[in-house]
Amino acid sequence: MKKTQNSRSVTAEDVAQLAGVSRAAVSRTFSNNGSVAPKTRVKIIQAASELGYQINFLAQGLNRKRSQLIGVIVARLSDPFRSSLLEALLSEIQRKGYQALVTEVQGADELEMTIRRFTQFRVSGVIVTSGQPPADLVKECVQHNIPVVGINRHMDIPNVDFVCSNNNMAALLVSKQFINSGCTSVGWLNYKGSTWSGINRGDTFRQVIINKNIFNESDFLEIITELDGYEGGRRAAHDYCKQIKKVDGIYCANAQLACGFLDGMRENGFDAPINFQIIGFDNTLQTSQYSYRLTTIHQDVSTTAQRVLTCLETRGQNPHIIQRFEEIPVKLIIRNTSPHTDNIRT
Amino acid sequence: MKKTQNSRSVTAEDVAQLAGVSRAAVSRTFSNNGSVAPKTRVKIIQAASELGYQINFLAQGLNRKRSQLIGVIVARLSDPFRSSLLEALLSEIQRKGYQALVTEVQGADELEMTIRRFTQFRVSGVIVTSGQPPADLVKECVQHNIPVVGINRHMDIPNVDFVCSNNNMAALLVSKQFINSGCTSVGWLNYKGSTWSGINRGDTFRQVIINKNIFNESDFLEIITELDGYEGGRRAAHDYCKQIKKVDGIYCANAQLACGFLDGMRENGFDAPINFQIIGFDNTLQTSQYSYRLTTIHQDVSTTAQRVLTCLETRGQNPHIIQRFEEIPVKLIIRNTSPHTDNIRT
DNA sequence: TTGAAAGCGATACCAA
DNA sequence: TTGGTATCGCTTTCAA
Repeated sequence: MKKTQNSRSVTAEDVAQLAGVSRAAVSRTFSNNGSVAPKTRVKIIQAASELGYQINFLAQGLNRKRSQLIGVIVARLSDPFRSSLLEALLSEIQRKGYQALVTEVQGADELEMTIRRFTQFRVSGVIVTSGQPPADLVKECVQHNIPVVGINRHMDIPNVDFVCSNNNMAALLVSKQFINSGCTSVGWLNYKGSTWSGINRGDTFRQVIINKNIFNESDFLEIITELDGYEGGRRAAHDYCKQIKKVDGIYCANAQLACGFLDGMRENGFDAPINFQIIGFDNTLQTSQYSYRLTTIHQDVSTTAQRVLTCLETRGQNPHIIQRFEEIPVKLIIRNTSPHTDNIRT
Repeated sequence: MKKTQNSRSVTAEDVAQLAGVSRAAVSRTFSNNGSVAPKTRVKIIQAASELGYQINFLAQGLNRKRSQLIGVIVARLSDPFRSSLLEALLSEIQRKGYQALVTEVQGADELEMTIRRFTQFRVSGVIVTSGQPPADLVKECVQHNIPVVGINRHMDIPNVDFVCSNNNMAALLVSKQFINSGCTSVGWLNYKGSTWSGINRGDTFRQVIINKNIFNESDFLEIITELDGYEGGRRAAHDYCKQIKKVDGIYCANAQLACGFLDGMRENGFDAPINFQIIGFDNTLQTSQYSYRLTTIHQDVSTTAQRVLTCLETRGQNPHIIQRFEEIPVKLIIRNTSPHTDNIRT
């Protein structure tokens, strides 16, 4: 480990000199591109490790017009599901040899700024887990040949792929579970200004329940809270307790709402599964804990992440393939807030 | 918005041409560096927006030998505290105009790879929230003049700063609370192979409790679980219930352990604050929920994040300042698992 | 298989 | 205040 100078970093040129070859050869060995004789290859590798050479990714990316960066747009990581999704994405991104650039956004305008910045880093792809990518921005990405994929959302933007948990399958599983366990009326809990997937989960549930004539309109209750999250669910429960119309089973758009609703009911002296049934979404760690043991739909974040990366890579190679909408199967995890029937148990 | 070519991106040269100036002038206007006449400045800005020009950060970073990237090393984001810390860091990083590069690591060797990769992107700083930076790697960072700062840990590595919640203050607050509420024996719950801060919290607590002769050694119980997290805490409670030695108040290294322990006790028919008291650490959202309402030490993630960025920036300007160890004040949030005394309430 | 050389796109120094 | 130019470090033809 010797240094030519103190603060100058080791370049391919330095390695080339020590190995007695041209810097082109060095580039070839490290990028596994052109051909290089086994013997010189060894010499170069040796020289490189002696000097502690490492590729400058900025220079590499500049030249290739593409970095090994992947931009990830997230929001509200305080929601355990969202952080577990990010965790899965990170692990997949790293496994494939990329490096994640992550940005948390609040509003739609920030999303725009962010995507723009991603393109300035010449990322190999953009993953959107929050908000909807503005059509014209996506166009910019396409111009730079940067693939974009959205998770748990779906819009008709050409050239953008979407990977989404199968909400229809979830609705089917949930309604089946409610029916099998004797419910004669059901409810849907979501918050005002919900995400695309929240709304979609509600729509598919309603479709299954009402359009298929399983229940009447009057046996279906829709609760839309002002607030999101635990507190939203909790308040919804307090309001619910004050009103007359009650239902046997409640399906919630996400885990936070479900836990909050359950706790709110408990504060009023009601509990599941004694007084009602409740099924959540997400299957976050928290929902499995003793104090909740929530029956819930499980989203498979790791296959979601894998599919996302696959979409990114395939579209990276061929930008003109048609838009894809991949649905990831979900599972129903039956715990304590809904009785065991013939469904899968955990 | 016109395009000279279809897929080539707009460069400073293009802008210069359209504005009828040199590309040096363009660079000056956008990097706010050298001087440029107001009139030409306007011309350039106009030309730039007409073409949709955006700086190529790869080229910029290559030239400046420094990107506006900041590397963040995280682990186990499934722990709500860790994800809230990341959230705070992201928000601060973005607020200061940087862009976060985040990597999740499992073991020490991955940490090494990761830091190395960060340097290859010529990051402006590295934030370590997990694991301890190997000394020789840090040396590499120093050579590249990349500042490194660790959160909630402390080692004696020259040139690396640390920002940490004030564990001593926490121990003081907790012991005071236990004493004021009549405890005559106390316990400490942590897991085997805990992080630096976990161990440090235990040590300071023991020091306050025993070394200051508040309690005898025999009135102090140390519970070290095999597993971390909720499940670790839960099992610890089950074991605890089987043993004879009992204590009045239990202080936990983190929120997950605390919730698990509390639930485990409940499974055995005991609850706080009736049968015992319990105080957690972290103040994650979950601990505030109705099912837990855990009395807990609150860590201030946002000032932590601010301090971290400050450390990064100051050391970026002057790499030779002495090592800093900043302690962030904590608060005791009294909820339900420990009675209200004269302390602050929430 | 190898090396020379022309970029990639921006910055910064220096002379005008 | 400006523009010319060397430079940052790597990749990639193109000849040899």
